Amino acid sequence: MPPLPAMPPLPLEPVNIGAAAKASGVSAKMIRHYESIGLVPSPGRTEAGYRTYAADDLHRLRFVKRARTLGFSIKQIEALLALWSDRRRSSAKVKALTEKHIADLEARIAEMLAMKQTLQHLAHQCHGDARPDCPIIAELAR
Amino acid sequence: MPPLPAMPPLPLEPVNIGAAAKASGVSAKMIRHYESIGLVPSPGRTEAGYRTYAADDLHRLRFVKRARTLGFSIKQIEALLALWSDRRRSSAKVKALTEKHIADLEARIAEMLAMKQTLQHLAHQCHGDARPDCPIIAELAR
DNA sequence: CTTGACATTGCCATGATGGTAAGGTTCAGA
DNA sequence: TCTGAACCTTACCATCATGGCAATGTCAAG
Repeated sequence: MPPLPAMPPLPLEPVNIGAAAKASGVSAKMIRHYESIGLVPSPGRTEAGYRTYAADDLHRLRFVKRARTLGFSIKQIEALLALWSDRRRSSAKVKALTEKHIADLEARIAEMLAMKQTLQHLAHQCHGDARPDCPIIAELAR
Repeated sequence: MPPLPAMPPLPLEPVNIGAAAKASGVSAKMIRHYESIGLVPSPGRTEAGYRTYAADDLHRLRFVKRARTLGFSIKQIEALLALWSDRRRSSAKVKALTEKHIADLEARIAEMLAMKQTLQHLAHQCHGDARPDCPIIAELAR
C-alpha cells in the first residue's frame, strides 16, 4: 500500500466533527487538539455550539494528516502549512525542511539499527533453553 | 563506539545520588524517578535524608542504564531485572523478551524507512529553487 | 560564619495520542 | 409526542521517559 493512500472525495457541505474525522483521517479528538494549539483555525459553529467544517477546513486537515503520516512533527507541519498558503514560497524552503526531516529519520533509524545489531548478536549467542546462562543478561550486568 | 561502552569501576563505599548518577550514567532525576515507580528499590538514607547507594544499588542502576541504551522499555527492564535476580531463570525467557524487542525495533525501523523512501522520492523531484512549484507540497495537498 | 556545591520534594513541560466522565443536541422511529 | 441512540461539548487524567525550575535543607571548606 502506498504511504499516502488516496482518500474518498471531500464533502462539499459543511460537516460536524465526526464526519470531518472520517473525511480527513484525523480523529475528532486530535482535530480539537490541533485547533487548541492553533495548528488549524477554529471552524464555524452551529447555534448549539457544534463545530462545522467546510471543504477548506477538511482540505487542511487532510494536509496535516498526510504530513503526520510522513512523520513530520507538529512544528514542521506548522511551517509546511505556512508554505502551502504562501503563493510566493520558494520550493527551496520546502525541500530544506523535508531534507532536515529525512536526516532526523536517518539518525533515528541508525540508532535503532545499532540497537538491533547488538541485540541480534546477543540473542544469537543465547541458547534460549531452560538453563539460566544467558549472554544477554551477562552483558547487561557486565 | 560500542553500544554498551565500558564504564569506570563502581565505588565500593556507599555514595550520594550525584556520585551514583555519575557512576551509573543515569541522571539523579531519573534515579529518583525509577525509585518512585518501583523499578529500583529505595536505597538507604543518611540521618539528614540523603539517599546512599551501595555497590549493589549501583550495579542495578547500571543494568537499567544498559538496557535503556539498548532501547528496552521500562516494563521490559522490570522483567529483565526479575530474570536477572532469578537464579532459576530460563535463558529462553530472556531470549524471547529480547526477540520481542527486536521485532518491535524492526517494525519501527520499517515504518521510518518507508517514510524516508517516500520523502526522498518527493525531495528528489523538487527543484529546490526560488520558484513555488513543489511536488512535496502538491503531494501533501493532493 | 559564609559560601558553594550538593541534597530534598513537588510541580510543570515535552509530543502525540487515547480514555473517560458528565452533560447538551439532534434526529428517527414507535 | 416521547424516547433512545448517536452524536456533540468541555475538562480532566494517562501514557513514556525525560528535563527543568523553585523553595528549602545539608555539608564541607575557606
